[in-house]
Amino acid sequence: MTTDDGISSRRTTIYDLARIVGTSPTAVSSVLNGSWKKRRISQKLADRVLSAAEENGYALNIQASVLRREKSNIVGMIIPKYDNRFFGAIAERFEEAARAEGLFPVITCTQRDPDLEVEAVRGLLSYQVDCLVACGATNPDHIAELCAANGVATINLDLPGGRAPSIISDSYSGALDLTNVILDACEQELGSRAPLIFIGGRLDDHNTKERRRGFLDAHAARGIEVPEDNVLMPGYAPEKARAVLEGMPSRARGIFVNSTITLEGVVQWMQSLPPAEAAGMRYGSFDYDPFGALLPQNVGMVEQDVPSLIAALVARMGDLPNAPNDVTKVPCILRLPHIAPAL
Amino acid sequence: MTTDDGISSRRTTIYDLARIVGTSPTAVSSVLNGSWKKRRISQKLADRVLSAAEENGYALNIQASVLRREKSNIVGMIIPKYDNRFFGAIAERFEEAARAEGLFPVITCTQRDPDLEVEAVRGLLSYQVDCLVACGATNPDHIAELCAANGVATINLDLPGGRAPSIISDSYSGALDLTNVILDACEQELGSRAPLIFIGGRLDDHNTKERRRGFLDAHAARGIEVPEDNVLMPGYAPEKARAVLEGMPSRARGIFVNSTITLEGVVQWMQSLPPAEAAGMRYGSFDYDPFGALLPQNVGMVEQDVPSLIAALVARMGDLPNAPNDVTKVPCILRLPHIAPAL
DNA sequence: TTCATATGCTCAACCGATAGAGCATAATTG
DNA sequence: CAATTATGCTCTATCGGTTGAGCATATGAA
Repeated sequence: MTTDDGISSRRTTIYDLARIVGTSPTAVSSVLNGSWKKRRISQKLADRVLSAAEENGYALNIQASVLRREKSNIVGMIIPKYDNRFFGAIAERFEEAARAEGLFPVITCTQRDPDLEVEAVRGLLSYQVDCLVACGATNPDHIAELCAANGVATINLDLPGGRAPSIISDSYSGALDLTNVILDACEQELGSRAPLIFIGGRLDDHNTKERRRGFLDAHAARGIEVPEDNVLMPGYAPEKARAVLEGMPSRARGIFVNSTITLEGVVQWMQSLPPAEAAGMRYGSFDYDPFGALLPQNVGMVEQDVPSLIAALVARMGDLPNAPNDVTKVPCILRLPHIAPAL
Repeated sequence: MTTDDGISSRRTTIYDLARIVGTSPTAVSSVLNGSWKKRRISQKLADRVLSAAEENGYALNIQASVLRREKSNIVGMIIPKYDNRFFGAIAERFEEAARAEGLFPVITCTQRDPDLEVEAVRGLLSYQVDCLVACGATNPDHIAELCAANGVATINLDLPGGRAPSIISDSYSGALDLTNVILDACEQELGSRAPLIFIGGRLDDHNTKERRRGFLDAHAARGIEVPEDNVLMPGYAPEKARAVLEGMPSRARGIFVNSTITLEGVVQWMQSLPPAEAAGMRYGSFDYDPFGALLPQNVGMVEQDVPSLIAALVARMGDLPNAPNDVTKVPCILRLPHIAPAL
């Protein structure tokens, strides 16, 4: 089927193969999709069909196949960004897990833009996805409604919603642990029992809320009072974090950073300080980054357990669409520096 | 069309809308896909169809649409990993650019596994992609052949191939610049004119080859001879880099790191050294990472210009399938530390 | 008034794969 | 040897949207 220029005039179909082998399109189809034993096709014919398919570079037309079938075996995911380790890992593991289940994953990145999110969901719905995963969505419930209107079940990942099952990290416990690590470091290495700074995120964001709660509770357990303006939530952007830190009366010794994105701003700010002052500071951050972990004042990072999150997700996809709209919390992993920072 | 449980019994089709509005499926279809003016449908009918579609939460069935049309408007991309800044940015920008062109992007991650690559390509071919982008593929020519057999044009990104147009970074010039930056830093800050260490990658990899060439030429231009065992290419993995550095007679002052993945191992190794020794070293790396850039001994990073790469890619997609199989080289951006490292 | 053109819409075929029903022929059973 | 069952395959309708052809009716020109 290949012309001189290397581009075939037309894609090979089951009708082509049927003509080549001398059989019916039905037989070809059933051989290629594996239902041939059930349809009592002989081994001999199956072999001939398979080798013809091989020789002619046959590739299934998913559109036609899905159109006819009731299930598409396509699972969709929307994800805010690809540009940090957490979401990158989520995307990779999700694809891997979906393929292992015999499903086709289709992931779309939405740039945290609510309009793009809706557009992306519509796009995925047109693909007849069997199920849609809303990862870190700004408005999971709206997405769940959109999907429900089209008979598609959804699962929320990373950020919870009320209209679909949710799989999220246990931000509260992770934040509690991280806060304790930073407080310990400040006390032991710097001799300071001052309350920490919390920086990054937005209060309308569930994860930020939970991490703030863990942050405050860890202080409370030690009887350390946290002044209200120690909690800074100017969003996640590095520049915002840097700006807000620069405008602060510099009394911080320890900092709880709410994301690796924010951490970029924090570290930029620290590097702009006199070295001696920077050396007298410690921080930890929620979300792990291998280079972030190696920066001098870092005393710990909380890594979200992506393999477990995806495992929980896949388990849940099994009992859709009748799964309850509950929230599954997956514990985080506290990553401490292997090597004492050389300051 | 929605039942009590929030899951509609059946998705709304153009036939449903036609019945509701009291017109033909053809009219509905043409209104919804924008061809209604050409088909002389009245504004009045168009309005009625559109509001019925809105009310009933109609979503196009792409499978049916693509099946009938000649072009799918779907563009596929395979990409090795999502877990570093470069590929993350490629994926994000590609999606953005494709959408801006009215195309639907589908990206699949192949884990640098040649078998997975082929499987992924087959998967994308079944989606009837109009065009496939092979990003960082282990065997671009095999992929191009697979696609050609199905009448699908391909473009190589990041790594070149001979059977399709290629868009790649100018690794040679980038490496030349980076080597000069590191050599300058070693001379000015450490007073050393010793040849640098090159670490990471594989010699069968085009980019590694080019970067090594730039590395050697920069030395040659200064009359510095590079001993053969200064060039270490144990792959990209951090552990491998660390292992090979640990086994080295410690005479390195300056290091050229071939990727941010490798850089992780280099930095781990440096942190395991006595602080004084580590302080006497400098390195630069190919590929940019915001945290990597902030590490103390870093003197520069070469960032691949992702927006330009994607712009070149999109331009090329326009003249497929008749584009020549040439190689477009996009200059890299040299990123120097803003702030002098405080050592 | 008559022919030509424009307007507004519908019909039927089709894209490729699939599932149910059906139909020969061969093998087995009583 | 007739009746039953198994084997191996084909026919046809179908999924939902798109496209070229076609067919009324309305409008304008001669």
